[in-house]
Amino acid sequence: MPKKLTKQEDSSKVFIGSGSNQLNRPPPILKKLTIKDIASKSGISRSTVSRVLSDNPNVNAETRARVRSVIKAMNYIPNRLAQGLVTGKINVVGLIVGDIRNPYFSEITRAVEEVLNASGYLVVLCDSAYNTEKEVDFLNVTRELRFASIIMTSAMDNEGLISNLSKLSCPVVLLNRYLQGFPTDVVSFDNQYGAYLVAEHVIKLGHRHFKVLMGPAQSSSSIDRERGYRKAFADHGITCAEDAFVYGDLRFETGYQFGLDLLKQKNRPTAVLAGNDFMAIGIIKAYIDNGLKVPDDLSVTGFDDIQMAGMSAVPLTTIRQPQVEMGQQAAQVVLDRLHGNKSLPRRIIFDAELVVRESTRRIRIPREH
Amino acid sequence: MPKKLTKQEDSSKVFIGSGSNQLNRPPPILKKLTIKDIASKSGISRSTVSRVLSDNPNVNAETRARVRSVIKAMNYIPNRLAQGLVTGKINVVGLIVGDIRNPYFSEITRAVEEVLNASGYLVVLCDSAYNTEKEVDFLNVTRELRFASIIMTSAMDNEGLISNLSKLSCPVVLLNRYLQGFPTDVVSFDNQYGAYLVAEHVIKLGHRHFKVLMGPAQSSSSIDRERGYRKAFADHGITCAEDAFVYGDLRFETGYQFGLDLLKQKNRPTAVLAGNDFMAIGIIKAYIDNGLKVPDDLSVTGFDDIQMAGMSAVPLTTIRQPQVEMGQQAAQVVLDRLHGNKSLPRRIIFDAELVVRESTRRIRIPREH
DNA sequence: CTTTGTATTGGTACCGCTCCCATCACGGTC
DNA sequence: GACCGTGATGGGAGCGGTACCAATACAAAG
Repeated sequence: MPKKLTKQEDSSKVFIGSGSNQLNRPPPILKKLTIKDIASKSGISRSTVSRVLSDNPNVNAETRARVRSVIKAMNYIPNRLAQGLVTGKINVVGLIVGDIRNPYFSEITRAVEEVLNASGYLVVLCDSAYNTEKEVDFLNVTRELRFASIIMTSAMDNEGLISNLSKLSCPVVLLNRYLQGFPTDVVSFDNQYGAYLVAEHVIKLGHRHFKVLMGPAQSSSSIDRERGYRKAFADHGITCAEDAFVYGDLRFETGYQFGLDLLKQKNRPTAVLAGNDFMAIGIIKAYIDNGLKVPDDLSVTGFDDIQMAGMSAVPLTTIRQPQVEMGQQAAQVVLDRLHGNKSLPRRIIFDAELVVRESTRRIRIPREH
Repeated sequence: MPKKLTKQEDSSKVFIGSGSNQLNRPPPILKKLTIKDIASKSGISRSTVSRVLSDNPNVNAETRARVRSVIKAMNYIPNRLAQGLVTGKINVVGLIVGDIRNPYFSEITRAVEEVLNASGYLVVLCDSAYNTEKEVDFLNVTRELRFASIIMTSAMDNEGLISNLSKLSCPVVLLNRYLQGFPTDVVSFDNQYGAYLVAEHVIKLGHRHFKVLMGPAQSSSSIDRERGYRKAFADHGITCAEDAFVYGDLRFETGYQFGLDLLKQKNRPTAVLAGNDFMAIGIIKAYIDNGLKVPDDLSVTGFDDIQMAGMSAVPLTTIRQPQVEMGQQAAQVVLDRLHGNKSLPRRIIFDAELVVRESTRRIRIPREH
């Protein structure tokens, strides 16, 4: 029985052979090195060591070299908590995203981290699960730990949130979101125009019977998108049923469930505009699993253009949102503020772009005319 | 022109109307509240306030209530940097992943965060980009900031890494990875058996001409998987060319490029075993983009069973790895250590499971016999 | 009534670092 | 030779908490 033989057999050996059944590895001998130790070993005062640490120019080149070598030799690591305590700031930036499992956010996260790390900042991620309460909790942590700045994406507009944000004494950058009554830097995306574009595309393909599966109703981007959809409908003389707009939570499963629900209806829409690619893929999956075809039986559009959009079962027609650039830009704005720029709040808006793939098609049996 | 009209028009209005062209919002008035302020406002000593803060039971219930209300009323937030300085620890856990854009990792990240947050710990993510140097940098930050613990996934085995890990004085948990010569808690997965399973599956479908697109050669999971593949080949009397094993970096693009390269060859393999689902999807995409079919022209297998695996153009045959459970488990081990458990290093291994979907099929023209 | 224990609170060293304010040697200036 | 600017360094006071040790009060015990 190869299976039995293989299972866990060799890998265990490898591991055990590597010393795992020793006692717990001993705590590192070099107990607690402080700046004082470095000072005495270098025969110099703490002040000067501190200057070396912070690259203060008022240090003799020779002294600096000597201190540096001692630091290296003793493997000294300065305590950033102590540093932060006295300076009142710490080189850490918080990043709040709605759901890290959504590629839209993980792409942004990667971009933000790259830019900020390169400038010596650490990024602390908060996955809010689209939950304002978790966001507020995180803002408190942010205060406790004296973070240098915060980048917020997603999630809802909310009174409590704003009052909590106001208590912050660090720069805040909003990413693809704005908050009524809280003026601050915003890096955003033309959600309204994007929604307009995608709706217009589907309208031009002859569709008249829509459903719109939105994101959370309170979020600023949802509001803008809804405005764009409605404007497109209005501009083309289409009146859509009031129950056409449905609000979801942007997760794949939600789209899937929505697709299943559609299948139970008698009078199905011919097109669904989804609030993000994740939900769009879920809808498509529900149709396919039940033997129907996209776009033949249903045209579906997404929003964001995540990488997966082009690779899924039916490549998605969607609105491209430049995730990497937006993340980089947000990080750049943070750095700018941290470097002391005190100008008025800025607003940087990225353009929407329609990407037509294979999840939409001209309607077969026009319902009207 | 509806387009021109729509673009940026309304959304700007909304924003500007919300007060964005005010001056920068003023810094919060409540300057710097310290424990001292709370003490004097409550007519009590700092010591007692500190006790209230840390839920020390030796405080009169009445006093506690009074202090609490003052804290709330003044909106006081304790300074965790100061706290951390004196206690030498801070409630923060580091998490190193190879690439946050890979759903495999983002799923784990979410799980780890949920468990750890629930116990009051903050998680700091490090996206190493599969780069040992970045990992080492992060370990240093970890020391500077006195993190309570570290969870490491992915990346390479490496001398420098181990020596850096040894300098850490906090618990370290390895997730789906082990390090020769560094005994510590490991939450892992039976990579070898998984590889064996998937190879056997393809062999049983009649394939004899393989390519294996592995992950990074030095990583422990790659090593185990290679062992599993080779054992399956050996058990079935198959000798495969030495150049059958190729090492990649687990990214989608790498799979795509690999697929393109295959297409240029005259003597193509009939099956490719990919080191993760991401690369497998890339390979499939390359074939489809060039008018070929999967699994008709090539059987492809993945590894991990990320959510996307079932939704991509060709649903993937792959090895299921319980990402959420593994993340939760790792977090649990961390908590356990942090709560003072000093037992010998533990090893928790999750079982591999083959998931057969549509990216593999019986070979059409058996090459041998 | 003194002793002893217990519950509660206060006082005071630090934790490890930065910042401000000397101090000091040195060469140039008048 | 006294004065002074400058570069380099040292010393000490915190930053905002915690932790240890006393101190206090009051009740129970002897």
